[in-house]
Amino acid sequence: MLQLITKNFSLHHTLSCGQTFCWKQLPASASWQWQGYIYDIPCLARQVGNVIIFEGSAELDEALVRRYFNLTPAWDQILSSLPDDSWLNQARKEVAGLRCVHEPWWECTANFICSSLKQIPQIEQINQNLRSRFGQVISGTSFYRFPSAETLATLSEKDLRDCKLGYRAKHLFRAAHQVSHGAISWNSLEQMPLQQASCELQKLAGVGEKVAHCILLYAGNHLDAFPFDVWVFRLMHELYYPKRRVMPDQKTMDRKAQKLFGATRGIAQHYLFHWYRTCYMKSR
DNA sequence: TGGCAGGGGTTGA
DNA sequence: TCAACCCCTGCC
Repeated sequence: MLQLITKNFSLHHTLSCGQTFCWKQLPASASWQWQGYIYDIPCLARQVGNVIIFEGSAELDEALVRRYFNLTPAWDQILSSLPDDSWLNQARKEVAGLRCVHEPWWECTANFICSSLKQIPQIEQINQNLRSRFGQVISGTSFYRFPSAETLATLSEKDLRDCKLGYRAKHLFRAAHQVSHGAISWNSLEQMPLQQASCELQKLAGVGEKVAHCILLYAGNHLDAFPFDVWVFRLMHELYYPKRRVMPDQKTMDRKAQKLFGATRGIAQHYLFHWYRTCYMKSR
């Protein structure tokens, strides 16, 4: 059993906001709140006040948990110096404790390739299907690792379709081939400027600009990545261009986001996105 | 119970 | 620029 004292952290907001797809919320009657994986180590988790508690194998130590949930002094510093914007301030108050996680590159890439026109529960189902059908069993447990690109590249497109990927099977299959043949150097992506890293990722099948920015934000520590999906278009239009009847184009909104939120606009997007969907829309 | 619309995007013409 | 791509969910 591993216990951590945290500040400004909500397990619930962080795991339910649609950035990671390998966690399952357990029923209220259960003694644990969440079941999932931290870097392919299966674990159970719950939060009581500012204490988070994990049950997992001996490999699961505090350093891994802090890395996965970005529970570091550097992140505390970033969070306390986000720009002073009234909507962002409201979001930070109402979904307090939300954090970006730090996902493994390949799993994050595969998840977001599967995410197009899919809702969060469906992406979670796909993640689970890929693990249980093609992942290595984790010894001593009934859980499975996320299958590597090399493993997925040995399968057929039909195998992937059977995991409920639909037309995305072709994209994931091709991307797995590309990655297993060294098309992407993951480590160098973190050092590249955002635009260059995004272009690099878009060489993979099924990865467009939106998916590339998600991968860079949730796996690559690019806090300036700003994924534009339909929800971000909606919230930017409604909150920041309330008088415009016609939605501004992406370039205009991207410039606005840069001006408002600067180099940490990815975190601002992360808060606004989750808050807009779970609080703002429901209160109207 | 069944039909229908719509959903967190990318591709290829 | 736009149709096509799968399939699940919610709604009627």
